[in-house]
Amino acid sequence: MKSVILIDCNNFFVSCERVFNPSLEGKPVVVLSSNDGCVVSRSQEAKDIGIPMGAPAFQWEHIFRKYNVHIFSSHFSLYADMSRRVRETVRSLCEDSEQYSIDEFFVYCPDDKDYREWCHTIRQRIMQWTGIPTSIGIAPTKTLAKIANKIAKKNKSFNAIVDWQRDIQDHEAMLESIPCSDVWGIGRRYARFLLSRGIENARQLRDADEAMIKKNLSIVGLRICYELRGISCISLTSLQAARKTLMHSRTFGKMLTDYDELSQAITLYASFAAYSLRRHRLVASAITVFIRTNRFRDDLPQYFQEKTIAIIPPSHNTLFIIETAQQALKSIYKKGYHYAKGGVIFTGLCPEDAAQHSLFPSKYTKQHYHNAIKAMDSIVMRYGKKTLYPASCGVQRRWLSKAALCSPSYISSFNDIPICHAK
DNA sequence: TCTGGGGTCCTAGGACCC
DNA sequence: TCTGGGGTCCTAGGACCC
Repeated sequence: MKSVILIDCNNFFVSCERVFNPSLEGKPVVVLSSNDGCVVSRSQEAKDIGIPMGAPAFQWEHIFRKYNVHIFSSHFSLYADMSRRVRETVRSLCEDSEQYSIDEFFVYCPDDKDYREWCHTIRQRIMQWTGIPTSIGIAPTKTLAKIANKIAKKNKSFNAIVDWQRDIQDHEAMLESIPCSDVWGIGRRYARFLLSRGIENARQLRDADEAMIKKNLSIVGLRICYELRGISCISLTSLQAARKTLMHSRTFGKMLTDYDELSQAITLYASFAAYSLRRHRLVASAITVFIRTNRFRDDLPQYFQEKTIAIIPPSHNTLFIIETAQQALKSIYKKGYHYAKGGVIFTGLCPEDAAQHSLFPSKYTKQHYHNAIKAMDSIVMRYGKKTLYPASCGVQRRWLSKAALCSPSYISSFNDIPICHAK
C-alpha cells in the first residue's frame, strides 16, 4: 500500500513572527486577521490560556492584558515568503510533493516503507533552513494523514511524527475518539446533520450507509467515508492547477456612507487585484464588485449587493479595470447605508498569451496603454506601492484597514533587516 | 467603537441545441 | 385531444478548506 505524508507547519503565522523575534519563544502570541479583527493564529501558550481560533480581538482584550499576550497584525507578505522557503526545502528532499495551503504539504511515497527516519530528516531540515517547526502524519490516504497529523500535534509523546499504520495500535478506538467535525471535509453543517442521524464520530462515519451519505453530503462525503477506510479517493495533484478566481477585498477601517470614499476604496482594491493578475500573467474576462454593510450591527439597515460586468476583451490593464469597477459600483451603490466591506473578484481567468482577441478592440488594447502600465509596474516594483497609484484611489484614505501591530518587513525592506550584534 | 480574506468543488436548474 | 428526449453548457448557491 502506498503512503501519503502530510507536513504541517505548527502555528504558522506565529512561528513566522518568532523566527525574526526569538524573544517570543515560550510566550503567548497571537496573530490577528486583517483590520485587526479576529485571532487567526495562536502559539501553544495562547491556546493553553483558552483563546479560541477566530476570537474577536476586542472581546478578548482583558485576557490579552492579563496574560501579557503578544499581539501582531497579519503580515501576509512575510508569511507568503516563509511559505515559499518551506516549500523549497520540502522539494529539496521530496520528489513528489504538493502544496495544499500556505502551511501544509502533501508528499507521496511510492511504497509502504517505514518513513519515520526520513520524516525526522525532513522536520530537521525545515527547522534548520527556515526556523519553522512542523508536525507530520503518515497514512494510506490524505484524510487519515490529516488525522495522524492532528494526533502528532496533540500528543507530545509521539515526537511530532505519527504513522497511522505503525504507531496507532487500536484504529477502531482511535476513530471513535474523533468527533465527525474534526474530520477533514466535515464542516459545521455536515457535522450537525450527521449528529441528527446518530453519527457522532469518525468510526461511525466510516461505516455509515453509503446511499444516505451520497444523498446528503454529495460525492464529497462519500469520498471521505472511503478515505477513512483506507481507500484513497483524493489524489495527489503535483501539477499546480490553473487558478480560477482572484479576489481582493477588505473590511474598511471605518464604516463608509459617502460614495466618493467608497469609490476610492473599490478603485484601490481593483488596482491591487489588476496588479496581481499581471504578476500571475493572467487576464480576467469578468469583474464582480461587491459592497456590504456590517452584518453584526443589527441596529443598522443591512444591504449586500454585487454586480458582474464582462471585460471585453479579457484584460489586466489597471485603467480599463478600474473604469469597469467604478461602473459596477455605481450600479449597486445605495445612499443611506453604512458600508463596512467591499471588494472585487475576477473570474474567467486565462493566461495572458492565450486570451481571445476582440473583433472590436477597446482603446485600452492600444500599445501606449500597455507601455504606461509597464512603466507604472516597474516604478512600483522598485520604489514600493505608495509611490505611484491612480489618483482615483484617493490620497487621505481614512477608510484604510487597521494593521496597527504589524511586525517589521524583515525580508522585504532594507530599513527593516534584522541586525545581529556579536559580543 | 471593535467581529478576516482568499480560495475550491459540487449540485440543481435553466437555456439552448439537435 | 394530441405537444419528445437527451445532451451540454452556464450560473447561482451552498458546502467546505486554511
